[in-house]
Amino acid sequence: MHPQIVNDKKGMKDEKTLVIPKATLSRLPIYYCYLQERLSEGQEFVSSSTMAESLSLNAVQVRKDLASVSSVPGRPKMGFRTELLLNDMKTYLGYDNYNEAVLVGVGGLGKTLLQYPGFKNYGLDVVAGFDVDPNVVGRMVGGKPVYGMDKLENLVRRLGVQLGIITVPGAQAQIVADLLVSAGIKAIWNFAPAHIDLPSGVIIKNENLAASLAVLSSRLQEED
Amino acid sequence: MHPQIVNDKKGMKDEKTLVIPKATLSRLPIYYCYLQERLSEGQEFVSSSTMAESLSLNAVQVRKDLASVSSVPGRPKMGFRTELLLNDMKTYLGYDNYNEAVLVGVGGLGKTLLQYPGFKNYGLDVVAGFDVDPNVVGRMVGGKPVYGMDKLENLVRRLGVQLGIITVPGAQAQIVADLLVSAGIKAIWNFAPAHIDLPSGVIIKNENLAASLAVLSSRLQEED
DNA sequence: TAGATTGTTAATCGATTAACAATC
DNA sequence: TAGATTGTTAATCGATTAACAATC
Repeated sequence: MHPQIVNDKKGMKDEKTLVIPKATLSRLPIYYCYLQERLSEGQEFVSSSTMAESLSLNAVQVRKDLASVSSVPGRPKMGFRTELLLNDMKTYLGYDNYNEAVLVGVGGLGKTLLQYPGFKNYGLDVVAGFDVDPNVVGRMVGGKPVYGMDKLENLVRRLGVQLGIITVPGAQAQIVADLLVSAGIKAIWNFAPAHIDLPSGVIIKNENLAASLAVLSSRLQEED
Repeated sequence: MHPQIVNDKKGMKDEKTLVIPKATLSRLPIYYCYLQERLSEGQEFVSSSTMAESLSLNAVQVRKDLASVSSVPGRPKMGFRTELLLNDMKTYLGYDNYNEAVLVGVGGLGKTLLQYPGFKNYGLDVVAGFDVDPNVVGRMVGGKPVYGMDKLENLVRRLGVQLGIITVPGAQAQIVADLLVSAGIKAIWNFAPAHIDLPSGVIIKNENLAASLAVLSSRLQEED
């Protein structure tokens, strides 16, 4: 056995893109939003310390987060160029290359998400909704067409859509997920209150209001 | 200085309630949902191992989580009594003592949340909505009255409502939060894409779709 | 009894925070 | 230069996972 040449510098790069911790990644949108506001106020530079202060975050945490995404080091005494930083974040957040998605379940929440104009700022383009209810099938919601379930496989495959959003009742979530996967979907954003089993290779992100609420109300009880 | 009598057993109790890790707490609703299904199928006992398997979770993690909420230890070879476990979780999740809430911002998402019937299963009772739009003020949404903002302070104070749900555009979030706090709200569930500054003592939970999406789509990019 | 399942103790991992040296 | 702000290294903390003994 040859001694292997090991490449284990920390923050190790994989070609070009260094790996960003999940926790950092989930804070980036918060920074992004903050920076946009500063930019629109005409602030050319932003320091990690004032940003931490305004967002009620730990200063070291913010500095580390910024260091891991910024292509240009921050300047002592100045901070970071607002615009440049925004651009760097855009890349890591994937806000510049569009992801197409389909949404299944055009009920209350589904309708809201279809109508939500903000997704395009996040690089997400929901191209169509699907449902079984004849009252919504064939209509437009938020400018997006709503089709019957029979159209799903074909459309997803033809457009090569990668992301599926599930907003159906819990009982139907698994069936819908299977359908999406067999149509070639690579990732699922699940708003249904149900566990979904998926073949390895398909990514899932569960959105769980009940869980958030649980943490919140438990903290509320502790106060007494 | 006297040597102090130290009470630092792990999982240390604070009177009666042992402290449950946040991570555990956020998984409880998932277990709860799973257990409800098992109970409705008539399964008297549930083992942590089969549960872990079905939910694609680590078995030790589930065992630990259950151990920290169950009032009765699980029986080797049998598992836990489904019904008993559900009851124990109910307590920790606060699903049995109702929390009243008001919701501010009866737009798309606000309407959806007002109409959502599931909250009552989570011990949450949204008693009213508030908005500035004369088209919704005075109407009922999901069986809940919608009032103008001028009614907010009085109603919150009179009913002693503890929780405020914010579903207004980002730009108004801080103003609304201040209003809620000055009316006596103790906790805020924020769906607006904005950072909110609060006096210490008031709890906040930010619901951040953009953050979830960021994590998801970054994992999706990695695949290539 | 043997085996499944439990609870617990120890090892690992990732994220946060503290301390500090570098620099514009 | 002095001071604010940076980046980095080390310490701490919490959560996950692995190993194992206890028990129905």
